[in-house]
Amino acid sequence: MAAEPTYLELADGLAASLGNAGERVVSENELAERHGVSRPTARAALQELERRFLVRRIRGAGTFVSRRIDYVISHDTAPSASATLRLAGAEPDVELMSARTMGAAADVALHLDIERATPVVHLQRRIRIDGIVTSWTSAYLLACAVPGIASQMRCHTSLFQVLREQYGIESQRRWSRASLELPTDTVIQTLELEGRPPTWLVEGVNHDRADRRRAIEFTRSWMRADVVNVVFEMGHPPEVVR
Amino acid sequence: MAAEPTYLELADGLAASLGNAGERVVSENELAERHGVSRPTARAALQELERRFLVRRIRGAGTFVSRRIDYVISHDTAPSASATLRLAGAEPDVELMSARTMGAAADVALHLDIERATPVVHLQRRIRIDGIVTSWTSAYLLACAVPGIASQMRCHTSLFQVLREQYGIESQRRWSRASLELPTDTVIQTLELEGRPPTWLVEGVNHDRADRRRAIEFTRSWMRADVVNVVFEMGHPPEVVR
DNA sequence: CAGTGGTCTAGACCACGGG
DNA sequence: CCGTGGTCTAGACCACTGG
Repeated sequence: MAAEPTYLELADGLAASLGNAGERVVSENELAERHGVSRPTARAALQELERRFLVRRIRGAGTFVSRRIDYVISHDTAPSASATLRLAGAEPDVELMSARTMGAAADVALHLDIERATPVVHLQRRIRIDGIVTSWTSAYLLACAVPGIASQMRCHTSLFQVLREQYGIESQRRWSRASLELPTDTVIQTLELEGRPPTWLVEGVNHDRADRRRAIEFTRSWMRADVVNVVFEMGHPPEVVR
Repeated sequence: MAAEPTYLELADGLAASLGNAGERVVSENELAERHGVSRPTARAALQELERRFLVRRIRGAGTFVSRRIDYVISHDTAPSASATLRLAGAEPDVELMSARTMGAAADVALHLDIERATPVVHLQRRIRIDGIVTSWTSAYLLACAVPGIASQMRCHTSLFQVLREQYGIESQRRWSRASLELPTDTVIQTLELEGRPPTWLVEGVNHDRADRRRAIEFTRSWMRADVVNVVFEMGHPPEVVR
């Protein structure tokens, strides 16, 4: 016999009977009572489900089925966070945190292949999904290529769309990198994280489809791993069966 | 005041004073005694470090500082697990689990762009790092391109190397995909996982550099997220400062 | 064998959310 | 206000590792 621990038995049982996203899951007390175990054991089962990204727990409210969103990064998908999230069926809520022009720092200059201190526009945005802060993005754009973009961003949400419609720039991925990292204190504050859970770090450089030699934009995003599953795809996928 | 929970204070304190990989960390009892807290609280602190992939805990032995290996997937890195791991400073220990010829199933046929039931060689391998089963890979190779490879693999460890040295095939990534998924029961058994922790799923199709039209190999790997950090890179990285 | 981490109990108080 | 999950205590037994 496997003789699995009680809390894992409970977790597996619950996992198999989870409802649709957003639905409520039994409380710790109810689970404990129903199965004749102590509250810590029932609690361990629910925490196990949270570690598996299957539920979200909110103090004072309860435990709820969560949906984890596939955030697909590939050559074929547009370099637009809101579009990528919408593609996965989510309703992203974009908040512009700051927009200002500054001289490029060393890392930004390196990625954009420009001299240090070249003017760049720094946009900071946060995206909420179902009220949860899901991503925090710093975008650095070549200032000379996007004059007045700061004011544009104040009345639009999608940077990708503004670039296309206001500046005629068809943004396209030149380079991109994703990994699961330990968040810094700033990230923890901005994403309103508890503890210090491994978090996606996604960086990328984009250029205009019409002028591939010049990099236009460098972005650095942190994304909650419990809300989003980053799926990274490289090269051309096999033909899907039709 | 932040009024952080005791166990997080303890975790942060320990995290800041961790030694080199492999070194021992204080035991639960010692931590509890030293800080005048209960064992469950001390335990929670150590478990928090485990969730951050900073330590590994072994029943009966203790808690040890772990190093997490960057597994870099990019166009520039060779499609070889052992080479990728060695590049990161690890010493992979490859075990050939099975090698047999079979007819291609639907998914394999799709990825290799061949008819179903076309003969393919199925290689199953496991890689251990520091004694821990880190990855489990199923590789499907076009049988006609690699005659007798099963016996070759019994005396060599690197498939990439065998393809190059025995068959003159310079394996190169055509398509690749990585994400963090919930492991199936089979994966849990094979990787000797406890619980059902999110695990890397990496799939890829490779071809010969000399004949890019024909796919040679389809691989599907599961890798422990606590041992390996998959870093996925697409396109050409910016020039490194020299 | 002693010490480790893994599991479990039966309580307690708290901060928070919603009715 | 009550119920929720978050934290914490003080015990207990077990399986396992190592000397």
